[in-house]
Amino acid sequence: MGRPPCCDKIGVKKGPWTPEEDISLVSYIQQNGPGNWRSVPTNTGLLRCSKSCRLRWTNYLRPGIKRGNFSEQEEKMIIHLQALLGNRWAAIASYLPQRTDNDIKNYWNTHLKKKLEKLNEISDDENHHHHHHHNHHHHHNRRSKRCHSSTSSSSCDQTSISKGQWERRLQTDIHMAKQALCDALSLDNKSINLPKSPLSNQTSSSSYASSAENIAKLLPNWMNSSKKSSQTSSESVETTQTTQCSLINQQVMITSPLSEGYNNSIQFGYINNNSLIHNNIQKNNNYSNYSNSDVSQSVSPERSMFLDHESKPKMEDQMPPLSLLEKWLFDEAATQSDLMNMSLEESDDFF
DNA sequence: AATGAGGTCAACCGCGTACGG
DNA sequence: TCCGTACGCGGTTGACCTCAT
Repeated sequence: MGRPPCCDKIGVKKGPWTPEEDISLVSYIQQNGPGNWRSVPTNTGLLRCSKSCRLRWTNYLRPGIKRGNFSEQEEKMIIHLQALLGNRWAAIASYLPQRTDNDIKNYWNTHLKKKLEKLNEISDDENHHHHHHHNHHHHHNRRSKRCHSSTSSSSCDQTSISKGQWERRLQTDIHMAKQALCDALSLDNKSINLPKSPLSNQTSSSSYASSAENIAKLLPNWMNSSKKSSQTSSESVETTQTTQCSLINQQVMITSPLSEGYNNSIQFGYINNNSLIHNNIQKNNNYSNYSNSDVSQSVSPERSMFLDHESKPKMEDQMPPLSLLEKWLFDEAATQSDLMNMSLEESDDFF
């Protein structure tokens, strides 16, 4: 039979989170850092399962999350990465540091997939100008429309591939890593048409409330009703942001040797965006027991690779730094088949 | 104004994997 | 090495919203 439920169904709340629950979770994580989710419901009194707490934190409450308003560059990145990696949303999200995998997945399913389908239709019409393609868009009900149509050869139906998923991913990652190295060894600025700090163009005036803003809204109320903490709401939020900024700085240090000449790269856009916050935060870091490994649990594995040097490398850790992918990500002429056609043996030699 | 179709997205579910004992 | 379980991921759901009729 199936595995037993992850948590006791009786007395465990489900559904949307209330502001009070958010406050409770945020204040606990402020004091203890993310991770050890099992203990969260017990220690906070939240009537939620640990999984729900983790999800709420990583997808909504975690600082540094940008919501909605995907830029054109982000769109392109998602499309390119999805074509290359398939529906590996966590891996894709690691190249869009302010986006959650859930957000990217939703955006893909609701916007990009349709967009690409339309584009494909157009190209189909061009290719088969006089051919009758009928019933291509049959009347499917709402559910069947979801997920099952793929706009790229490598997405969705991974089970149809004879190779194991693990093997396939490994191969893809090796290809990517190799390509990244090739790029790094033959940098050619002229061929790069990089966006100008796309992420830094995103301002806090976005019509979507950022997670930090959400927390900031919540915490004053919490402070009024609680005497346990002496933190002000803004300090509380800023503290978490400081932690993330330190994260970012480490990423710069590690990736910059390969990023020379890419000063307008995305990673710097990301950093610039956050340095605005960083400038305002130099005080009251109450995450004294908030170790790097704790931090790394709040970010995806790909992101945490920049922090946790002692951890055992995971498969996705073989991904090249973002800056190395930019070249082909933003080069419309780049052919992904070039990447995919490289043999595994070559890759083995390379490493 | 009512209603239903379609869109959006936060949250859940189930599975695979990692990890500790 | 094996086993139990916590974690993380991707697929899916359903509540809520907008818009057309």
